[in-house]
Amino acid sequence: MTQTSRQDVIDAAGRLFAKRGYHGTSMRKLGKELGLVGSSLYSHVGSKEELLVEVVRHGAALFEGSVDKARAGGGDGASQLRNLITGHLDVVLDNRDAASTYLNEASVLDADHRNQVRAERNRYEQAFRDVYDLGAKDGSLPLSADSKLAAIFTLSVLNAVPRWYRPLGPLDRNDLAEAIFSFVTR
Amino acid sequence: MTQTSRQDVIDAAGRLFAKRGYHGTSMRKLGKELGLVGSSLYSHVGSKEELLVEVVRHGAALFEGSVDKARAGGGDGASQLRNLITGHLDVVLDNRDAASTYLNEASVLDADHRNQVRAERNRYEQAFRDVYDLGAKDGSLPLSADSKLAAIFTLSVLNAVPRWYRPLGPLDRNDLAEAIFSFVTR
DNA sequence: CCTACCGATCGGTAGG
DNA sequence: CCTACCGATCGGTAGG
Repeated sequence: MTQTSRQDVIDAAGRLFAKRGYHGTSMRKLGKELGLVGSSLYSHVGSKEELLVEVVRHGAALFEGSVDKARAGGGDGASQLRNLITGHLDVVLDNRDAASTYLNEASVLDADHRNQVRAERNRYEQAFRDVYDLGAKDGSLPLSADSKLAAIFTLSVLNAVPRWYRPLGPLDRNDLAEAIFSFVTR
Repeated sequence: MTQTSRQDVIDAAGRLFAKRGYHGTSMRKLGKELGLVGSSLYSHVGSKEELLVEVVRHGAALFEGSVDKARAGGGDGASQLRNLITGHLDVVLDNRDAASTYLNEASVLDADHRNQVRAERNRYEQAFRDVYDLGAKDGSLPLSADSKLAAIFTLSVLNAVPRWYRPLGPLDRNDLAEAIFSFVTR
């Protein structure tokens, strides 16, 4: 790499925030990750906090894009749920750092950005809930006692994936999606 | 409180580690939480790291106690799974701070303690897996395609509970246990 | 349990 | 993008 871009800095920040946490990452360590001295980062970014905002924003956008695509695809409740699940797995496995930072480090943000994340998560959860309701109505999914709980439990399973799943090994991404789908609908 | 005990310090550390994370908690803030100056904590504890070790050890012991009790209770697979679930919820809801620190901050530990936690978690997961296998054999649970995945997914749901569940509100602890049991076995 | 302090490290700025 | 630096804060110690 000949030059370092603002995006390079944000990506590296995502890597370290995901691995060590926001408070466990210093600007000097982040600089070292890029072959720079810490203070050089301030020509690309105004503050450490701004980096967290950018990484979290990126994570949020990825999840939002995924849910929009899944809902736009149409189909019955079961197939939309399947799309939500595979879309979520794609986000979480192709963008592990931004996704993990979004999921784990948002609590460090100031109240304003934290509330934005909370709202975004609620919309995301609502999409799962809507799809469970749709599937119950159209008969493609078993009726669950409470679609809100079904949504929370499904997201609990999905969000934990980066904590244990490693793409090598016997279980590939499609197997995993299928296993989750059948676990949450069976 | 007239005097501060070592246990008081560990408890307060659990509270702050759970809320702000290990790296987000300074010894001075921890002192303030107890009405002390930061340096006074060193008459109760050798280092900040030692506090994390103690909190995590406590969390691990609680989960271990819970699983031992559930397995000792006997019964068929379904009833042992029910006991594992209610036991886990009891730990996580009655000891939120130690449980959350155990679940979220163990990555900060040195390699040795981190490996201990990993081993303990594997044993814990294995207990869930064994119970799923037992239930499949004795007919009390539907056979799942893969008991290891069933264990991971169930623990994903359980471990996420402190992130969203608030004991006030319409859903009490028994409702929650029942909802989770039926979600993971239905 | 506090005061007084240590060296190290933190986020960030000035100036080039 | 680096050097040189700022005040603040960090984990921790000595001594009482």
